[in-house]
Amino acid sequence: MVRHLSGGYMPKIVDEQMREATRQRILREAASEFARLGFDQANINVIAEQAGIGKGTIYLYFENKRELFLAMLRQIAQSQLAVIRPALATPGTLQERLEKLFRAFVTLAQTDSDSFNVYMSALYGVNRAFQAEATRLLRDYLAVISLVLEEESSTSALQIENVETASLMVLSLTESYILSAKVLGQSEQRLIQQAPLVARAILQGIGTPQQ
Amino acid sequence: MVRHLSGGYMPKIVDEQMREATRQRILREAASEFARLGFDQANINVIAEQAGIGKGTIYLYFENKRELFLAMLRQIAQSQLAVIRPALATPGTLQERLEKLFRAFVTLAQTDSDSFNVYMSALYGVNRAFQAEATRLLRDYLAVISLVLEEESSTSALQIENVETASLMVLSLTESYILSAKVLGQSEQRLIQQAPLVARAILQGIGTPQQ
Amino acid sequence: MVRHLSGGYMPKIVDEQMREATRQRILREAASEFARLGFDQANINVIAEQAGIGKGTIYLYFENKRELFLAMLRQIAQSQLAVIRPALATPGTLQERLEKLFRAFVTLAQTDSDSFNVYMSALYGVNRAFQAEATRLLRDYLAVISLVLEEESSTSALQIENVETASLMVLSLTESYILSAKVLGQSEQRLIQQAPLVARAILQGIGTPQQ
Amino acid sequence: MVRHLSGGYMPKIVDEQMREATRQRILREAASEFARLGFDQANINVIAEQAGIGKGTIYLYFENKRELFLAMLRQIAQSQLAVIRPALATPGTLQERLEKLFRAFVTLAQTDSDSFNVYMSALYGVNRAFQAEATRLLRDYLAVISLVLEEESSTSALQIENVETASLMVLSLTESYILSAKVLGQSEQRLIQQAPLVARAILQGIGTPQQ
DNA sequence: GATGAATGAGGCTTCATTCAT
DNA sequence: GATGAATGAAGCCTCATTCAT
Repeated sequence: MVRHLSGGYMPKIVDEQMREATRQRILREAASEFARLGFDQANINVIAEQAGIGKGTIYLYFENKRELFLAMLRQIAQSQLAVIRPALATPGTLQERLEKLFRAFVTLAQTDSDSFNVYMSALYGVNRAFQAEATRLLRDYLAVISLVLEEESSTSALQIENVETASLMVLSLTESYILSAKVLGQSEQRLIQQAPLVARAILQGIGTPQQ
Repeated sequence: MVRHLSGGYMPKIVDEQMREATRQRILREAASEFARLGFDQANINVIAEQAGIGKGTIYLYFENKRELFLAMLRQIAQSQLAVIRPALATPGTLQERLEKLFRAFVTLAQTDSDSFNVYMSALYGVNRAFQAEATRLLRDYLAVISLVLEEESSTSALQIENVETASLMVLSLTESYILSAKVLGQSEQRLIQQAPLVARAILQGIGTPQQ
Repeated sequence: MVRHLSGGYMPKIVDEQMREATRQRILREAASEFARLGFDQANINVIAEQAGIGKGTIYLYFENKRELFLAMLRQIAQSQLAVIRPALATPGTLQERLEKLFRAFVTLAQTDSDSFNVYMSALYGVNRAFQAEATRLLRDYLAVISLVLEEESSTSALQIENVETASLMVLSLTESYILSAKVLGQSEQRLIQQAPLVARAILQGIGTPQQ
Repeated sequence: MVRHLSGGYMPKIVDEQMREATRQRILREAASEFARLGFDQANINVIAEQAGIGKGTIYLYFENKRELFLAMLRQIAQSQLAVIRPALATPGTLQERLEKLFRAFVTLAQTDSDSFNVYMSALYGVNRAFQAEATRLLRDYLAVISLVLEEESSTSALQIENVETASLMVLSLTESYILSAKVLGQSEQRLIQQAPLVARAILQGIGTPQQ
């Protein structure tokens, strides 16, 4: 038996890394299952198997199925925001930034399709059990967009009457357009090409009436 | 199935009416339950009770829970289309018609909130078991809108590059805007007031760049 | 298909009888299982099987395992009281009546051994979840005995200082003596023979000190 | 197992003491948990925590939950006997000794309430898994009492027909009276006051009829 | 020896569905 | 046709036990 000089404390960091890795694996598989079947049909057992751990182990990482779902939801929001923020923070005209936002979402919907679906489902699905949390996350998204619009509104000629409403329009059109297109089976490539079109629609939509 | 027009047993027509009435009652209560709890959490037993019939009776009208859900979905689509079509068919400018469409959806979301929620959930929810059917219904909606846009495109000055894309934009912005507003707790009144704004956004978005 | 003249109401009585019979069968098998293994180790599944019904059927009769246990407990108390009351109501000296009480308990412990064990266990076991209910039942027993002692105390020469204490002594000695004897494997016959001895012990114990 | 009396590694005796101390700590906490929740609901993990050791460590001291329970039971019996023996060995009349026995049990039930409850539960509870061991312990108690009664029977005027029966009566009345009183919420003080009454009841009960 | 993360058997309960009446 | 009692598959979760460190 090997004894490390630093006693029982040394493996702490390794353990912590292991633990975090397992946690991430669970969250990833959970997203996959929840995206495939929805909260109720998703099977904890299957998630555990997919994650390569025992059934009971999940409960060492998450209190119960519901908490696992919420944790997954928060993580999705976090990682999506991590993509959205830089997209909007890019220098350039608002049109360009909205295009970039749109493309960022398209990419998210493509590369992390499970997450995208789960998030949309939590937000627009009927399972009220998660609507409170989903709404909270929605507000986070809106806050990021609002920030850009306010900045734009104060520095450029664009007049935005109601930033909150405008932000909601930006987000809802962007997301729902992508979602609908996905449902209809449109390719990512085609979606990307529509970025300028959609961005312009949004831009013109949120501005003050010209006449 | 043979129908004796002058059968001496019982007036078939009354039976048929009764049967249809019961079917409708089941569908209505199903929408209420499914909207409240989602497909999985909804309870067949409760639906039967609400509809004032026995638990087993539902199975005389629908093969199983899934088929009941799908039938309900189709009926919702049908009754929503019955509201959308006239809204779009109204004479007037496209802007006016889109405003009307938007208001029609707001009203639907308000007066038949259950149906609206269930439909949105089926469309954007993750339960892939119903996505095929939801997609089919989505195409029906788009077809109605496309018809108007094509007609407009040929008779007015408005140039629409891609009717399918434009239709999708019309529908997705309209619906998702309402849905997001609902999630954020905005009142119906406020939504109605935003009709011109949203309609203009859509209109400008789908048209060819003016300059 | 047979149609009864009195419509759907006729089978009511038969159904009610059937239902009650099933309920009793469940309670009997529950007593057997609970007596054999205790509340926690007892298996609802096994009880259902023993009762010749499906696993889920138990839940049509009892809300959950705990309620089944409590219902069983109450029924045991009821049927034990039905034996105890006449034993104590018998005319004769108090000594004779206490002997009869003792013999009645011996018989109960013999013929309905499961019930006797379960009741004792609920009363003296550590499972606090049922102690409140068990205590309530204990009070019922004591009330029956107290009645006799009070009557005796007023009509005979026997002076009983504290009826409640005396009743508790009557019950606890009777029951615990039988229980201990059972644990030690003594025969019913031998126990019955000890009736006069135990009765006398009780009688002399509860009377006022002679000197 | 070889013990090096002069081993240079570590003072074995200290180790042995540590080990025994830990064992005792586990047994004490086990009694607390088992008394609080019963065998099945008691949680090994909680016992370990309370004892200030790791979950797995318990298994270095006891083979499994069942063996831990039995070891605890034996220890309780041992320490109770250590109280009972001197109470009965006290010089004085049998009445006085029985009073002392009663008071000793009352004190046990008060100061070591957990142990008392667990022991009673094992004895009178339904979990047959432990009845064999509980019975063995019961016999130990009876042996101690029998010894006194036999001695008394041969040296004094008291005639005891059947020592075994009498012993059982002594023990069962003493214990069950206390237990019932506890269930009914009577105070320790009141119980102590009843010592002479109970002792006399026992004494008169086990002796041959005087007249 | 001590630890606690990991395991998976086991059990209560729900509820869609069946079917005798 | 209508009913609802009965069914049993299915799934979340707990917790005693193991074992690598």
